[in-house]
Amino acid sequence: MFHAPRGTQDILPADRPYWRYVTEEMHAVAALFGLQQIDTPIFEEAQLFVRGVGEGTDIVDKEMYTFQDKGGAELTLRPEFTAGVMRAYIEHGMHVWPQPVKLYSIGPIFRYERPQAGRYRQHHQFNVEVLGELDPAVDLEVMSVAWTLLTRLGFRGLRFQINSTGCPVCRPAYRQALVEFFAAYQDRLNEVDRRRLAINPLRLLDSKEEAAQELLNRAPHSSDYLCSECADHLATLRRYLDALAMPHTVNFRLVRGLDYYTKTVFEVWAEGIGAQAAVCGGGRYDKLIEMLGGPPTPGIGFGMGIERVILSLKQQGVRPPPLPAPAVQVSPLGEAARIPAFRLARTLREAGIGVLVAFGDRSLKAQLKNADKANVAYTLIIGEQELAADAVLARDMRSHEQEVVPRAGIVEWLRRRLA
RNA sequence: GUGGCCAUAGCUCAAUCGGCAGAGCAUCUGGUUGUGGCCCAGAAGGUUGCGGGUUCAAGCCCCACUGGCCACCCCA
Repeated sequence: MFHAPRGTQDILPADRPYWRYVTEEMHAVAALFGLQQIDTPIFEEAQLFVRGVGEGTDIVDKEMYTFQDKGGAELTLRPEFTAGVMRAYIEHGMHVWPQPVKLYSIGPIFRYERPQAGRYRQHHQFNVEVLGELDPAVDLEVMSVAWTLLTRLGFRGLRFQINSTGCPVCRPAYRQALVEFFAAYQDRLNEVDRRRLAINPLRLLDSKEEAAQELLNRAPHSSDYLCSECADHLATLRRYLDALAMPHTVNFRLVRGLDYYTKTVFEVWAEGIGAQAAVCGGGRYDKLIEMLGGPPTPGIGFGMGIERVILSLKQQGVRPPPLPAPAVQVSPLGEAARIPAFRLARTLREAGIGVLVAFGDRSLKAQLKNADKANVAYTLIIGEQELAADAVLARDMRSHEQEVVPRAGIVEWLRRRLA
């Protein structure tokens, strides 16, 4: 038996109402903020991600689906949206568009990871990027997109975790301070944390190791090392967030695994969906476009995990609106009634009325059973009597009332009743 | 990549000490002419995830693989 590859899943019809609900809200909220939709390819040159996301990050070093195509090109299934969107910004000269350029995407992301609840090898994200403006008001605006969306979806008790990772001017000093602080306590760190210290000291802040916790409480705070520009940026953003009553916690241990972040980073956590609680995460990346060969252009964005959003909605008991379904079934009795029934179905559909056709030579009883399960409002029965009278027998499935309706008048008859 | 738990019908789960693989739901059919939901009856549905091993005998014990869940790592 074949099965879906590890870490992938089929999104079955039963789950579709959630997906439709969530993605429609995403489009609606994007429209409220003037975000324009962009779709970039699902695969890109491997080097785009190596340079964009950063060599040394787990994503690039261990998690990319990279392959060679028949022409020998090294391609990678996108492990995130940002690099591809930046590539498109540069390639299409979006720096001549009115700035900032505000873009969003919805689509699949691929990372070779060990699957668990809320974490998949193929997952989907709602991604927002705003390019070409470094006003902290843009940070506020981008966070507001996430805020508005999650609120509309039914999330309660929302709170942002925010931090500033500094910039190329101030980050080295903080990094150095961390290294110096922990160097004195090497013996109290376990192997994983010691490796972090050597490779990416900032990641130590994220450690969940028992032994590291006490040290972390005394470790230098990033806030003490920010340059005045970064400190001002954070302070201004916080003032804006406060003014708009968007609860946030400055979490100096919030560090993110992608190298390109500068200044603002933020996440939104959801409760009750296990350890993979970050439902939304992003930040500012003011050097990225330049790094990828474009003009110096600041940017900020976030990704929101659709699977995690849906997990959380389910956990909160939020019910999505049902998907539209046919309100009418046409049930022919006997061979002679079939073609008239097919014609009737076409006529109704041309009039915009959804129709199920009963197949096979099932008994009327079985057909009504199916109609009942499909939850249609009316079953239109065509048998010998109806054929002779050029009519249909319209059964109201709820009231059990039946009425012989001339076939010529059935569209109007249904329209009145289904309105 | 590391560790723990797990895998029986489409789904949720039983199966005593290792001794003939079962139930509920779902599906299909029937309960007398062309009438649904409730009820009743019946049918179909399984190489017990896959491959080995131990044993007279394996769903059950052992090994490996695959997959799921949970926690790391990392991230959305």
